[in-house]
Amino acid sequence: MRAKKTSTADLTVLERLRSSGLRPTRQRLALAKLLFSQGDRHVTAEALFNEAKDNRVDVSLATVYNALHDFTEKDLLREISIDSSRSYFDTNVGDHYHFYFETSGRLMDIPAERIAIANLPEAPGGAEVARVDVIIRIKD
Amino acid sequence: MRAKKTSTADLTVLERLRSSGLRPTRQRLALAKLLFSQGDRHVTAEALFNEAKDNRVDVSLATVYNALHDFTEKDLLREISIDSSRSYFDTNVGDHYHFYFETSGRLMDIPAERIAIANLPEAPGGAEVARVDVIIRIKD
DNA sequence: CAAGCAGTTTAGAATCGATCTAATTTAAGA
DNA sequence: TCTTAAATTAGATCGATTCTAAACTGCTTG
Repeated sequence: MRAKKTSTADLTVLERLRSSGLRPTRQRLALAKLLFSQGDRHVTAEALFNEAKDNRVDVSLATVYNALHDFTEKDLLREISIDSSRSYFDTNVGDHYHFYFETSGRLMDIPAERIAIANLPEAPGGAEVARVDVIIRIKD
Repeated sequence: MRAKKTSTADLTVLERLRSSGLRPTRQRLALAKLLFSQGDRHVTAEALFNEAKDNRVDVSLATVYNALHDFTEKDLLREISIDSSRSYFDTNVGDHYHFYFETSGRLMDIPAERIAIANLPEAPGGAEVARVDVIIRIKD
């Protein structure tokens, strides 16, 4: 294979992987680049797999699942479950909520500041809150 | 088969089905009775199927799925998606939210009054809000 | 109250997203 | 360069759900 110059975008992504303790393999680098070089995104595993194919990134479906889970574990992604057959990975890992458009299946971020949640009951038994998910489902 | 007296509970359930426009078949009546005669419940299809078996209610798994979906469509149940492999049906169809206990997989209702959601942003394009789901995930 | 029929149930096959397996390849340190 | 643990892969498998097409049953009508 021909050597390829490392671009700036590659570097950023490479640093992100390294500082998360993930070995920057060819596949992870390529997938991370697709995920993190176009602003906030919501992708399914299947969609990312197809996007990779379209971009001549040769990865197996298993690797896409592995990478998505590895990234999620390292807080590079956040997983959003919409229904039993639809799971998205969100590149925005900050505090925020979602609109879900039922007919198009599209997801849209709602900044945390736009929703005020008050009186949040304490977890029974004083257990720790892992996360608060808010999904506003839109009939469209 | 021996004729059986129709109990009060059966009657209530029968009325519920009828007024929803669902034909009160033997299977639907039995499942509805299991679902609606013991307070608020959160069940999976599989769990209800097993519960039916334990109670000598002879129904197929397909029928359990059909009934759960029919009931959900008629607003007798509400479906809660926890993750891609876990979906619950909630007999409480009023306005409320949920605690989800990650290790036990248990779901607990939070009355709507216990959470104040302010500044709820309007749906883009003025579309109608179908529902607001709030799931507080507990690390336990 | 018999007949007809649309709606319902059923077993088992099929589907679908996701995960696993075991063999192969690769990144990275010695 | 060598070694090794980590990562990738194709394809098998899994588990939840849906589908299929045949049998059955509540309900209305004649």
